[in-house]
Amino acid sequence: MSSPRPRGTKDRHHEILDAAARVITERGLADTRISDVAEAAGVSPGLILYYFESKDRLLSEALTYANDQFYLRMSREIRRISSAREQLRRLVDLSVPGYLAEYGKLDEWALWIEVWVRALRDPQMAKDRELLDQRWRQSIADIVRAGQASGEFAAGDADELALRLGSLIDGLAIQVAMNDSQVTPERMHRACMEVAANLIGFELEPASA
Amino acid sequence: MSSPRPRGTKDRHHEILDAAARVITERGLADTRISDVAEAAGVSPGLILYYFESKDRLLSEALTYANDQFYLRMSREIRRISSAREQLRRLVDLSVPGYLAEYGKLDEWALWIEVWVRALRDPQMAKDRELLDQRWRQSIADIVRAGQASGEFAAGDADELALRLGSLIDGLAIQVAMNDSQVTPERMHRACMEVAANLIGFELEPASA
DNA sequence: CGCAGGTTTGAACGGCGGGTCAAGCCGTGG
DNA sequence: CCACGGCTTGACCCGCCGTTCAAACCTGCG
Repeated sequence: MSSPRPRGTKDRHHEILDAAARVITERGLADTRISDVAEAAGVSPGLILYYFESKDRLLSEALTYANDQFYLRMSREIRRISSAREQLRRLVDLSVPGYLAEYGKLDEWALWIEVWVRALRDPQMAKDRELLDQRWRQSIADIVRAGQASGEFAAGDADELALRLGSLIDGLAIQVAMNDSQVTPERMHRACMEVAANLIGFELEPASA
Repeated sequence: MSSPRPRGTKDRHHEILDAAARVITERGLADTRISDVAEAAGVSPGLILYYFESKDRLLSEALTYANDQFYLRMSREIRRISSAREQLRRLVDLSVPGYLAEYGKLDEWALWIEVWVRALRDPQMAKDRELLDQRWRQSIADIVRAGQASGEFAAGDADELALRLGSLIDGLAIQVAMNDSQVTPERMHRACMEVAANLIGFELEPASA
């Protein structure tokens, strides 16, 4: 169709990044080979190196790309909920690995852990991770502020509350993602909501028993 | 001296595991080669494979070994403190990366993250991780129970409190270990202690202002 | 002394996989 | 219809470890 701009290029980038994210999720960063990504994307190995200057760069980009996608999806979902308490509940729903049947089990969190490992030594990844995390805390803080404005939540330092709640979610999610027999998705969900209600200052149930 | 038993063998095992843990901490699991470990241990590469059947086995053992060491050190330290509240404070001190100058910065937490990555795919490591984590939660729960018995803390489900507090520590520690500019060791420490006081039910300061 | 067994060495092997490249494959514009 | 240039292929090269192994090295004992 229209041709002046390099049409396929942008698509290829995304296709490859998507494929890479999928492969990393199921095989792990360490066991991901270029040929795996190529196969998953349905192209030849050589093409991968045509679009990305090195395997390292590809994997780094894929990691931040995938986390970005997740964030955007969550963001979109939450924005259409009006009650701050329900927004918070939905955020927790989406954060508990395997809590919602419609989403994959490991997926997001497995990638996060790979990001952490990499960020320990790769300065660029460290920077990206900090930004990603900041945005995640920010979106919690926004919910808190909205709730405080509407009177659903008690007053308090929204940023500090976001840090605490977000960290609790991180810590619990790790264990759930690892299939810890003591830490089930349900238990995690309950813990998050109760601590949130306690820290932020709201009632768990609107009015029902 | 005495000779019937294989004398040097046990030492060599530990020497190599120590060396491996050190190398993993500074280079990362992915970039750790057998020759690195050999060099760090002051022996030849061949000897490593004489004591461990494969690189994989060596690294797995090194990871759990190192975490074990950390746990034991902390355990010992805490046992000699009498007040439950002070025990808890000490536990938090030791858990905040870089909070105490005398201990290394990354060290423990960097290894934890490597454990997590591995546990996602290696069933044996998954099992070991669960045990390690259970023990960690247990030691928090023990402190809580002690405090409840002595009247320092309010009543409550010690195991559930331990899970929540432990997870919060995990989640915060990750960010501190990554040098997140927003999450300083001091901020993490404060957050842990305040949430602990709130959840568990005790006063932060004994009596002073 | 010299043998025996466990220990230690380091050179050599082999496979794996990232990266390169020369050659084909198109679609487009002349 | 041809020539150009971006896209795509897959075979190939090459360095890097994990692993193996034969030989050397101790140390204690007969």
